[in-house]
Amino acid sequence: MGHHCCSKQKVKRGLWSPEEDEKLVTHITLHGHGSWSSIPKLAGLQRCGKSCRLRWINYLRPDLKRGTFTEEEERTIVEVHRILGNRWAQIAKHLPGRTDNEVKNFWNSCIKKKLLAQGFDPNTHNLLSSHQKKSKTNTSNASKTPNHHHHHRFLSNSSSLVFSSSDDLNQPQTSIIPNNNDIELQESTINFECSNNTANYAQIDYNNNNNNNNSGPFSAEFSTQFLASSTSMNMSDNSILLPNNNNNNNTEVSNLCGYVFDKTSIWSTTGGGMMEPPMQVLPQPQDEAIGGDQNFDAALLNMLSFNNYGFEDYPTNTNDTIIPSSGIMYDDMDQIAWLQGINNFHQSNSL
DNA sequence: AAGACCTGCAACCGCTTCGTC
DNA sequence: CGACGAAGCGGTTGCAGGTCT
Repeated sequence: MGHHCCSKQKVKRGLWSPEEDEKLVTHITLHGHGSWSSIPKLAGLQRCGKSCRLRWINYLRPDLKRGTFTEEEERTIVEVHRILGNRWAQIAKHLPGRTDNEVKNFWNSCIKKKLLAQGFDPNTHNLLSSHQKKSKTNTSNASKTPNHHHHHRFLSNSSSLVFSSSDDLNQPQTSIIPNNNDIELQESTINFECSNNTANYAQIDYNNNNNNNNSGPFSAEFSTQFLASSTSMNMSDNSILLPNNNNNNNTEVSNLCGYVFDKTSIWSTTGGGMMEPPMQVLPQPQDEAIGGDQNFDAALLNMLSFNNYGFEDYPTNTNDTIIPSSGIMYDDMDQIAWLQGINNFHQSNSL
């Protein structure tokens, strides 16, 4: 089969020699790439334009980072992949100096295996069922040792949440998954354990019995970063009370934050001290959210004025609410509104 | 030592999207 | 509009180098 883009010429294939690289770099440095299809002739290369383009973009471009991926880059890839799937070019845009090809290769050769080893389906990011685990891990040489040191929160197509705790918790795996109608919990208090000064999460689905329009089935996620030992979370009406078990003082719980979301809205809660009643922040029916991070040092937001959820367009006016939470929010156009960590947010916002 | 097997990654192929006329 | 070429994209291939047997 010939190359339809340059079938008339004899075209070299395979790896590029240093001489070819030099020709291409020299030509593009002096003249820019212009039309890729004309490059081979102008640069004196027996390659097709497509091959030149690929070589430049993936290897010769001066702004490429190369080298091994950092842990932070890896985290970013996983987080963004969870939302976008195999859209490598989109994912690579979140990693300055990395190419889609590089990200794709890294995913296929490394991250995928890690996720499988941790018991997650790399396609859906959901926990694998036991029989899925068997069949998936049997087909790879991935480590069989699960990684206990990461939190994972996943949102499935049906808006179900899966909570996978770290081994800091006495209950190593807790999944509270709302069904289509959400789960109505019989009790309004959920107890869970966490160790001192360790960020942990609870995701709680509950029915709010308040009759106003803003009530209804919620899924809630709350951090308890500074709570020690056993914590209970009491929910009544729209408010959430979080007792601090260190001193039995319900009013001084620092850095507690989170957001509440049902299938149509996202509600923020303020951090610090007593939880405020949830405040609606994102009334877009198509929107979904993933949130919460063990750092709890982040994020925004007043989403009501946030039309296009891309970073570039994020409004930085003084009405924006910064809440000490973190996570990812995205709309049905797959635009990521915010990434975990206030530092990430600011970096992204300045792009 | 050598062949088989594995792995990572550069490059390719074919399809889709974009831009121009 | 639609046609057409260019560019973009993602799945896949193939190869070099490493590891295993």
